[in-house]
Amino acid sequence: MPNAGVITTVEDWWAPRVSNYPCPSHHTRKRVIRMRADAQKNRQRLIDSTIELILEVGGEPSRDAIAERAGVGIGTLYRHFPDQQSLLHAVARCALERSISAGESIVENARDGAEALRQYMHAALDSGIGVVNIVHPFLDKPDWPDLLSRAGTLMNSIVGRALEDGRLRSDLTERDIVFAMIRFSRPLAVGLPLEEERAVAHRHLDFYIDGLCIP
Amino acid sequence: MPNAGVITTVEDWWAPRVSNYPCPSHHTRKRVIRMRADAQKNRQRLIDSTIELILEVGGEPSRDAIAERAGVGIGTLYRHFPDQQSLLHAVARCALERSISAGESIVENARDGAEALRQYMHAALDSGIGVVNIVHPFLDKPDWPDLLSRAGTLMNSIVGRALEDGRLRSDLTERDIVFAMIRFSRPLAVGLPLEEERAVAHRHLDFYIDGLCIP
DNA sequence: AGTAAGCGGAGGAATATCCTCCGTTTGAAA
DNA sequence: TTTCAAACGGAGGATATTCCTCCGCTTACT
Repeated sequence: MPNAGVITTVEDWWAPRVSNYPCPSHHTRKRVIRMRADAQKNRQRLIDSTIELILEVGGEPSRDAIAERAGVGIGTLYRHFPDQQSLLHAVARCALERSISAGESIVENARDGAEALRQYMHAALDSGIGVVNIVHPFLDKPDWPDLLSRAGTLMNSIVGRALEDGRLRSDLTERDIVFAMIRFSRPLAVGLPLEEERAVAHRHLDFYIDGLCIP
Repeated sequence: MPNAGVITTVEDWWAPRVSNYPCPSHHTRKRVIRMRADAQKNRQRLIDSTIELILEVGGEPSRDAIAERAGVGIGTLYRHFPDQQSLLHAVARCALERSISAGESIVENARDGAEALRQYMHAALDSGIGVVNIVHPFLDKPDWPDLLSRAGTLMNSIVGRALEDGRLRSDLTERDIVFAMIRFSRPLAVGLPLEEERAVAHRHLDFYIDGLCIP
């Protein structure tokens, strides 16, 4: 979360306020404004809690559950995210942002393609990439030209490079990577403690990636 | 479903009836009795629909949804399964039974351990083994000594034999197999048509199993 | 043809979820 | 320190969902 807490557009700044409170005209051009510290913290907590719950339960959690997990009142949730869409958008962006950023720095540093692929998949798993998929059907017009193009080039470069190296089975597609990350993000619904669940996911993801390599 | 339709115990025979209808005393010893044909068919349909829905949605479906999918009235569901427990038990047993039977015949015929393991995992996936895990937390006292012991010996013989053959990585455990079958049973929540979803699951299961083999 | 087993599904009860409203608390500018 | 708008909490009514009984009708079997 680069630049956390500093809100740089009127839109972002205004979002948390109640919707019937008119945005005064002197805010129509960009300004750097800081939310109140507690508001910042609560906003991020709400996003993080939502991500956690989605990944734990494997579906959309109730608003009440989100607020409780975040340790804030239900009113606070509705102040920051007046409707479902705004919350889902924030949540998806956050997870996407995290995994893309992680991926970009991995691409720079990894020594070969297969290694980059492996590191990226584990990093994306930890970044909560799984929520994007779960949230997606409920998201209208997720137009994030910036993120989506970054994600596209990232996937291209990672998978492409790994295939070029010749270490991966040649029938592999990007779908196999994307779907796998989704699959390994999903809870087992087996009542494992969270830490163990994550450990198993990473272990099995490793097996899976081994299986992607040429025998 | 061996012996489908022939009910051999008073318990099973009596189950579908409304609960406040007293079981007459002349039924207290075992008899071979046949349910009415339509009742048989509906009962099995209800079980199958429940399995399908659980696997599609990844959680417990509502009673209404089950009845609708089965093409019967809600009253019929409650006649056959007066409470949640009886339905869940029947569903879990059915899926477990199917995969164990499939596994047993695979063990007999497969030529080597790794091959048996692979065939079994695919068969269990198709048998709906995934529901057992999802249903399990809601099941009190699932005491099926028969099934559980059969399942135990089956797993032992499959994994044991595969390990003996030396084709699998030596740190592999039964947990890795069981959890994998659960994982590949879960829906991707990506809105794929059902057939495609199943195809992807099998494809990725194959990758995973490749990853279990020694490089 | 007779009859009890079995069926359907309307609809009230119980539950879960949503989301507004308003009195209270608090961060931060002066 | 004071001041006050921003931010907070959470009770509680509105809505949506799910549960499950009840009873008149249908049908498989003898």
